[in-house]
Amino acid sequence: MGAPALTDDKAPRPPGDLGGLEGIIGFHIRLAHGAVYRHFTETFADLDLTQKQVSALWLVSEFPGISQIELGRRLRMDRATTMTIVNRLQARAFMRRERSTSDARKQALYLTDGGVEALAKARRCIAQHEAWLKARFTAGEAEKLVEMLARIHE
Amino acid sequence: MGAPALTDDKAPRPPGDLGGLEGIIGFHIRLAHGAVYRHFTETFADLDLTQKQVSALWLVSEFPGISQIELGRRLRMDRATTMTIVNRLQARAFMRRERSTSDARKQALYLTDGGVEALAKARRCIAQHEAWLKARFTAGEAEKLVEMLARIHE
DNA sequence: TATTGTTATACTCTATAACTATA
DNA sequence: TATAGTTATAGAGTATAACAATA
Repeated sequence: MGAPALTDDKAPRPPGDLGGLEGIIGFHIRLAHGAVYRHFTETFADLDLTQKQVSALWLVSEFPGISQIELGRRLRMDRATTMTIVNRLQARAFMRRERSTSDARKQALYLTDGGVEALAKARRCIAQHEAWLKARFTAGEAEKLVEMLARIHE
Repeated sequence: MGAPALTDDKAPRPPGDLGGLEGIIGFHIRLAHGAVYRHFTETFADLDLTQKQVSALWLVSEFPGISQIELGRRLRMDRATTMTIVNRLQARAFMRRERSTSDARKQALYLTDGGVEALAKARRCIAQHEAWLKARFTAGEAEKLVEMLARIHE
């Protein structure tokens, strides 16, 4: 009704306005994570693998015989959380557990042939997913971003 | 037994070695998100609020009468996801729904007095949490990080 | 005693699908 | 027809607690 400048008129705040929230680093990390999560899920829809599952496959491939506790340590996962990931991967016959010979408390994890195959396919999807992500940055920026993110989780 | 350089001897790969995974941007975003999530949870243990809940409180405070669909749009949430957040906040009497007068399909969201109080406390926790996060960066770095993360989720 | 794995349980976030009311 | 909200349902990640086996 009156002058458009009145506060009651709900001055047109743009769709991206977040009322101060946009100054919070943690907020941006969460939103960026969400965006990456969604694109990852789309890219891996056919393979039906999650980020965590792919990371676990990758690490067991790189460290054959790794224990659950060590896998969890490198991926920043709780023992119980690691269990659920490994359980799922084992149920799909991508991974198998063997009792460690050097320490009977530990499980030694290995990829099955199916797991090796799944990881090979996953690597191609990761390349695609990373290309989508990296398209926003110069090589120098990408490097700087990784380095700064590492400072947070290390 | 034999020479320590043999591959079978499991050459001592440092605890931080991730076998190539450390070159993937998406991987670092996920780990950084996890670290931030955990610190946030600790910081907000007394208040018993999650990141999403705080963001929702903040936005409803900044945009009184905002609709659920609009709240979800700004926080990149699905309609159903937004419902669960608002439900929880309403159950704790931090937020209330009113039917919009201009469009009866929409709910208008407002903070209750309790919600205003909770947000005030939350802001102090956020400051603490952000200080923990920002301690790793110079002012210029923090700015650059936010800008790069925004490129991902925008 | 400490560590590793296991099971049970619970909560949050996320999403899909189907339905209702309103535009 | 399209939009907004709602409900039901489900899967994934995260975590705590308690227990067994092993070191």
